[in-house]
Amino acid sequence: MTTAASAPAKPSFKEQMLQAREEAIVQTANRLLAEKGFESMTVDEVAASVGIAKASLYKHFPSKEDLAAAAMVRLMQRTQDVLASVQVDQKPIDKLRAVARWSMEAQLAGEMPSLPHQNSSLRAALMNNRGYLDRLVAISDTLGGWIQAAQADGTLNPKLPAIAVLYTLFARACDPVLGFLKSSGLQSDAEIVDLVLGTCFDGLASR
Amino acid sequence: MTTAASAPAKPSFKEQMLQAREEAIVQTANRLLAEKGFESMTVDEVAASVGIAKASLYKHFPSKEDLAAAAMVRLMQRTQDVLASVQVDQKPIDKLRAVARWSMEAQLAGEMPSLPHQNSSLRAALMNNRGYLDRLVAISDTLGGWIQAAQADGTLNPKLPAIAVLYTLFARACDPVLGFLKSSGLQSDAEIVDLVLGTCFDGLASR
DNA sequence: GTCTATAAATTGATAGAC
DNA sequence: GTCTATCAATTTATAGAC
Repeated sequence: MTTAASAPAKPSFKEQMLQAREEAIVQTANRLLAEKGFESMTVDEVAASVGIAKASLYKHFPSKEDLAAAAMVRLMQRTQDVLASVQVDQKPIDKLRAVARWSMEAQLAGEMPSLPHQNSSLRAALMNNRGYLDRLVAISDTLGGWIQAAQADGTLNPKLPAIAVLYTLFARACDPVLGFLKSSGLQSDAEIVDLVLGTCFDGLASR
Repeated sequence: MTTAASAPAKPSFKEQMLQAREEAIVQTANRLLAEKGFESMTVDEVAASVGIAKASLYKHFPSKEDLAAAAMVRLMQRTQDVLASVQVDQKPIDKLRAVARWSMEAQLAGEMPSLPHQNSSLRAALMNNRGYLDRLVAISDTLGGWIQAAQADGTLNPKLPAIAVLYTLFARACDPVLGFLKSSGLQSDAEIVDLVLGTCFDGLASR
């Protein structure tokens, strides 16, 4: 704040560099979280993958939990962006399908961290992270509205509690079936997504 | 082998005690694996929960991976027992439903370890464990037969690759949706199982 | 086989120079 | 802010007495 007073509109070159480095760190953390989970991911590994020293990383994030939480917040932001970009004129169930499809594509691309275990230290950190919780609530509200609308127009099973549908969509974003099928090598990524998306909405049984 | 020659039919009292202790260790490991996953489970914790010293545990199992693998083998055995006890006169799809139901009830009871991550040291140990692999193949064969029969009689969607159905059933055994719904406290265990089993076979969309 | 005590390795986090 | 070097705590695994 030593130069112009109207700082927030135009970040300095140094600030841009700082933010770009943080984005690189968080992106790497996100990838490793998706690849091996929070417990198996080491801070040394993140730092080495980014190409900086571990102590430098700790100047940006005070703990491993905070680093992982930043990656999860970034994921929530991206999810909100996806929700905002969904075609408004679609049927509600197709909006839900579109979001589920995106999440599955993201998982196949190695960008979808799996859900933290119930008593993980990461989960505790997330439950104390306002930025994460607010975004999670906002996402749940948007999806909840679509779910209710889809049940009202009869396309989504009205007998299911809306919260069960919501949780199912979250869970399918990290469905291990996608990785299993990919490693079997029998289908293309697009076919895998279609398969899992189909079984999610239409079930295993014949229609 | 110092007493009678026909040893295998009648284990001595000491051998029974030994096997009972090992069963207690493996059962505890199974519970902790389900509760916190392989990485977060510590050998100290298993030993303390069983009520023995850690060094004693290492007399039974040479490593943490071997201990966890023993728990997974035990799970495969229990699964084979369930497969063998399924009513033979049921329709194939109802056999599949029965197995899926059992796995979900086991998960709600805290007895179902989640699948190890792709590059986990546990996964590597399992892939080198003949007892585990053989049972996994046998289970897959049995389920695969039922899947093909259910597709042949038209009750299971014939357009789905059988391997996709098989992987889906494995994945639903550790579906995090069950735990989410349980912690929400809105449904009973039986209702949760019915819900998730229903969405698995019938999908989220209306029929 | 079970125990206490300890080794050996990993890893989250920090000190301090530049 | 970034680095090298190191600390401190955890955790897997083992030594050795009984």
